Amino acid sequence: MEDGHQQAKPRSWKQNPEAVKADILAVAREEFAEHGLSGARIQKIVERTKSSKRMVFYYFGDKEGLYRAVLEDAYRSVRRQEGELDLDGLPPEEALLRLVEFTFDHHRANPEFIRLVAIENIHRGRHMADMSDLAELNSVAIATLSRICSAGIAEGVFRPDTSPLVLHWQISAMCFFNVANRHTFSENFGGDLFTDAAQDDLRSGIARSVLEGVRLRR
Amino acid sequence: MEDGHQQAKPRSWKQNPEAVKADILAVAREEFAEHGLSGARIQKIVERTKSSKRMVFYYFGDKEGLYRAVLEDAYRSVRRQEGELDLDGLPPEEALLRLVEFTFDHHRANPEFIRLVAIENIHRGRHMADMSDLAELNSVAIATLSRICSAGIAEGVFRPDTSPLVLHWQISAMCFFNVANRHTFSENFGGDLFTDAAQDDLRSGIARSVLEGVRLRR
DNA sequence: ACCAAACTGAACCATCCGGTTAATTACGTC
DNA sequence: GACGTAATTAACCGGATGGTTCAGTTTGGT
Repeated sequence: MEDGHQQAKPRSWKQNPEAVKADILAVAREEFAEHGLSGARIQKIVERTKSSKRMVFYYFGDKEGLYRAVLEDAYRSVRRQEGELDLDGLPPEEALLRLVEFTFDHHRANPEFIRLVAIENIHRGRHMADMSDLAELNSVAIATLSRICSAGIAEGVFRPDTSPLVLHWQISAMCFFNVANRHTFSENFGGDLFTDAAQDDLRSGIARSVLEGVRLRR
Repeated sequence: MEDGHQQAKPRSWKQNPEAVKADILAVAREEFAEHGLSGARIQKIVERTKSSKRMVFYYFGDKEGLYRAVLEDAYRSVRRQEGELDLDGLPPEEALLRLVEFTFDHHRANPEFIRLVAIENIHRGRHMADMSDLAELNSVAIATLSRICSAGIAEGVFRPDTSPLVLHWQISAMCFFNVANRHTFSENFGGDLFTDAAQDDLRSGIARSVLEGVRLRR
């Protein structure tokens, strides 16, 4: 016990900035999704990381920088998933049905992302201002719907004033609410709507409402 | 500068527990709605109050107690507003239309409440567990819709499997989303949908979708 | 061999925050 | 008007938190 000398801990490592950043980002995403911007603790994040607190500030500047990176990353990866959906060639009604089903399932499968978006809305979208390249990713979603609408209108099955943006809004609204508000809704009205069976019904219900809302009746 | 003696500051005041509580609650509601549970600062709340920090803990125990009181109070006052809507005697389709319009306008007019609910969902509804008497207030909302549904089904204008709870879910979803997610939605797709004119269209669109979703076609 | 960039680890700090202590004032009641 | 309790105030505290700095070591490319 005489030696205060710190032994030559090898502490060897590989240089891999991207992996370190990705590691931090992944853990931070969970923490922010769980506790929000102010509720998240940087300490808690680094504890679950192979990295250190020092590196967080080294790469992301400050807490908000990390949060912004998390948000941007989440948006990007989610939009990439969405982009993989291919509805071309389907009849418009069928395409719309599929889109609703996909969105519904997708949101259900990604509650973490939903929470991040909800949190960002609490912050009034303040941190999304400079995420420039999201615009193109978003336009893809609308473009798909635009094609569906045009086809539907041309075929005379959709109302001529059908708006892709409004359609997207309606679909998003219900699919988002289903995940984001399930807790208060359950607390208020019971959990009956959140069993697997009921969720299937809910999904068809959304599809029907959205579809019947734009259907042209002769 | 020789005297450390504190002069006899009169510091006179009136005893008025209810007013003090109400004062704190009102300010706290704004602060929590703005910054969330963890983001809210008790100090900031007290600064805008005629009261002191000590009183917050005196009356509400701790920060979470205050938050819970705020949430409960907000729910109660909002449900009271909703309860004033009277739709009895209207034909079912008309009643449903009115309910959608009312809910849409109501949510738009109460963004602070919407934010509180969104925040509580981030906390997974943890703080609503013991708000016992909300159940009855909620059941009122469903009861109204139940009557509308029964009438609609009886008259043969609604599908026989129409569920009041699902209807409420759909209406809530879109009206809630419209306020809660307007920031990220605007950031992603522009603010076109949030002008007064577009909001009117959106509102009719919701009404149409909801209505056509339950309408029985012969 | 050399150098910039990546990385480590621990100490440090100012600030802030929720919560508490202790004393003072108001007020109903007997 | 004395007394006890509830209401209210000012000052204070321990701990945690975001963020910084020091003092390096290791890696990998040239």
